[in-house]
Formats: sequence, structure tokens, C-alpha cells
Amino acid sequence: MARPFALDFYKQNTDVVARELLGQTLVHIVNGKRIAGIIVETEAYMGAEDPACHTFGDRRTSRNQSMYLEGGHAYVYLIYGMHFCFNVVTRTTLEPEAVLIRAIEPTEGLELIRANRGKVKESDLTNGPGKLCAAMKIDRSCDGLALNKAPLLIERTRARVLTKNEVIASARIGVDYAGEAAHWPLRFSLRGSNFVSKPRPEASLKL
DNA sequence: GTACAGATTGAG
DNA sequence: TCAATCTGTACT
Repeated sequence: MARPFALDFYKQNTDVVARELLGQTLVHIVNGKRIAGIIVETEAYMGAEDPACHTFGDRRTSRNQSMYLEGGHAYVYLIYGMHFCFNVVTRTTLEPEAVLIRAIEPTEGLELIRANRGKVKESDLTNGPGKLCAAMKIDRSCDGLALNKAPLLIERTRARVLTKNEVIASARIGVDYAGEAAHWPLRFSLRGSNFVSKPRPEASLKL
């Protein structure tokens, strides 16, 4: 049985955590049933120094207060008044940084995922931050939960080290307003996965 | 108080 | 291309 990461894992540099989470498994236990998927796409948000981050300049609001928890807790927020986004808080209480989980490949609880998402193609079930939250029933009630125990956790399911060629680093999505930071290569995805969100990084990068 | 844009998505 | 509609920020 795969074991959850200890909270210490999340104290590493945020971009390192973002890469390391690829291939690991996000699990939400709902009514005693596991809904799970392999993480295939992430983005790092670098805290007070990152204009694209909710905690840029150490801003602290009722929405983002979970980012000031220790690494290894959940930060879930509502975007555009409609969709939830799930983040993993990293570092320490003095460094409010996080990793946005943008896409997963469903592995457990397929019937529940389909029921939560309605009638869409298999590859469209969880290939975006809002879609994955809907599929896994992650909402604001999950905000602030520790990720080393039920009901919400991340398990180590990838033992071997990823080769450089298996990971694509590209610019983050939807942060054009952030100036130079919009170009920082902080989006990470598994090359060749059919469950990565659009736009697919292969399409916008020279290979 | 008003105005507006946002780490998105799905319909037209 | 655009509307859904909550949160935060910059104004009046």
C-alpha cells in the first residue's frame, strides 16, 4: 500500500515540490470511498516575490490565509465565482508558497468521478484545475486540511526518479498580468500524458 | 458604496 | 466569443 508523504516533504523549495509531485497520487476519501488520480500537471507559485501569486507582497486575506500554514496543508479557493482550485502549501509559515495541481489521470473511483463531472470525454474528466476539483469533490471545506492523512492526502506511488526528458517545464497558464513572472518556467507536466490541460505545453514549445 | 479583473470552464 | 458569479482591490 502506498504511503502518504510526511509533512517535511513539503518544506523543500516550491519548484522542487512541484516537479516531485508529478506521478504521485492525490486521494480524497468521500463517504468512505476513495477517489484518486495520478498528478500529471502542476504549477509553482513562489509567494511574496511572485506577482502571479495570491500572497505577492505578503498579502494576507480571508481567502488565502491557508497559504500561511506549514507546508503540507491544502489551499483551496474559488475562482471566477464558479470553480475551485486545489493547491499544496509548501515551505514554512514565513514563506507563503504553494503548488497548484492542474491535472490528474483518474485511477480510483471512476464511477464517482463520472457522476461528479457529467457526460464528458474520458480525457476531459480531470484535465484542468477546476475540473479535477469537481471530479474529486474538493471544495472550500477541504481548505486548510493536512495532506498526510484522511480524508485528503497525497501518496508516494512513483518510486523512481523522473528523467529530464519525461518532464516538460513551461510558462504558467492565465497569469499574463504578472509581467516578467508570466514567463517563468514554473508549469510542470508529464510528457506524453493524455490528461494534461490545454494548452498542451508540447504545442507551444520548441522540442 | 461602485467598478472591474481574475491561477476557469462550457456553451454558442 | 462570451457569460457564469465570488473575492479582492482600487477607486468615488
